[in-house]
Amino acid sequence: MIVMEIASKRPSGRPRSFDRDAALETAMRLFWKYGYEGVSFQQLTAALGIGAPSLYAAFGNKGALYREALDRYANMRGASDLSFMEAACSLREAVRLLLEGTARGLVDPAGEVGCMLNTGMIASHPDHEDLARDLAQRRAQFRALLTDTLQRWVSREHATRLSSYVTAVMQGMAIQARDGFRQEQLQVVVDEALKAVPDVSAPSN
Amino acid sequence: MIVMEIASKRPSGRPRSFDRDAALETAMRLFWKYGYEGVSFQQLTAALGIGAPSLYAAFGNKGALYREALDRYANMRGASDLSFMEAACSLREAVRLLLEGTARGLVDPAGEVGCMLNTGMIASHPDHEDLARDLAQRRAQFRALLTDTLQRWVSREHATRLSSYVTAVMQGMAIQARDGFRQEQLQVVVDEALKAVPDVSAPSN
DNA sequence: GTCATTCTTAAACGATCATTACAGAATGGA
DNA sequence: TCCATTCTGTAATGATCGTTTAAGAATGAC
Repeated sequence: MIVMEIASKRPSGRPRSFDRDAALETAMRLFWKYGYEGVSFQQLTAALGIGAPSLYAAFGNKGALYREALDRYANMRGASDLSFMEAACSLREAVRLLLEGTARGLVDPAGEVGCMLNTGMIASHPDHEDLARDLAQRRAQFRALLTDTLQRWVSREHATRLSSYVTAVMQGMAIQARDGFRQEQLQVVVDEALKAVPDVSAPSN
Repeated sequence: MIVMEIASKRPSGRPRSFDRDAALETAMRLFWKYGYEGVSFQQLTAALGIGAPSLYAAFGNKGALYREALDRYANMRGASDLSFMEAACSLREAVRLLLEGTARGLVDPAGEVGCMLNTGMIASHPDHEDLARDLAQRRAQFRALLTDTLQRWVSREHATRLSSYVTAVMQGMAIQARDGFRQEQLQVVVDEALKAVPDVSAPSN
């Protein structure tokens, strides 16, 4: 019984010929680089070397594939885990960890330049309004998570103000990365931005 | 002779049936709201109530129309004139003028929400790479103008760092406006961001 | 009035969009 | 071995993309 659940039962049909996870990775990078409206389904199937029905069978449709690509991106970036910030000995150092990690990720040669979450679907066709709302919601969710995290150092009200500010800086850096900023230039932005963050120490607990 | 040049000679053919300037305004607002890839030529001609050949005759093609819309937008926003900042009695007040004006413009009900320049063509189809480069160049140009302006208060090096930072904040606010931030929430970002700007006074000249 | 010019409308262009029918191939279970 | 199931390749779907062709209508110049 237990073993069967782990094996997750092969459903007895022709096995798929491609690696679903690798396909999702490829799709993620294409959407990341060119945006949702900048990648066609034909480009995706061509890049993956498979037929359209195979991709539809595996992911549903273009929008669902994009959402899965977003999930994968957010997971890769650790967008829903800011626990690393708690290691910092002050508020400013915590924000520094966040912003410097952001700057590093935005130009990491292992991936595409920029941020799929922060600059995705800012202005798009009304037919894709649901996706645009999804993106906006994910950005709001990250901001809420940052607010919670910052409450280790400051009040809820102050944390709310700070998270709005810090996410704005992150989003601006994401655009600048797309505009060709190198990491040193992004680091300049980080250094200036940190001057606005009070250097309060962590509580003793 | 002088009068003739002012009258700019009607070229003796069937006069165009629509107001070119009003058409450009409409196109600007559509591109502003939905992005370049989010607006089709058919939507444009439908919104203007004219045929495709008329729009092509007046503007060339979709890309050229977008560029003219960009020019119009930049001109409306006063993107190439930061002389109003010189009225400020300190660096921080100058940046405050800029950022508060930005926040106001981003949610001005007289126009669409957000900023066509700061969030335009961040990730797009490779076929539109030339337009994307144009946008990136315009953003760089604005940053250079801001650098020049800030040199009234600080050194060239400091002004360069500050302009990178301030433009990042502006771009982040543009995204947040699209995400539904109201002006008070954008003002929070402005207030926090200004804490990073030293409050040096203007020189005596 | 005639002509050249420039716009108009209507219709079409080939290409590509996201998506799907359809028939065949590959699997597990009987 | 036969079947149900699930994926595959091929090819098509109708719609829409940006752009243009072609014929007619409205102007100024003569």
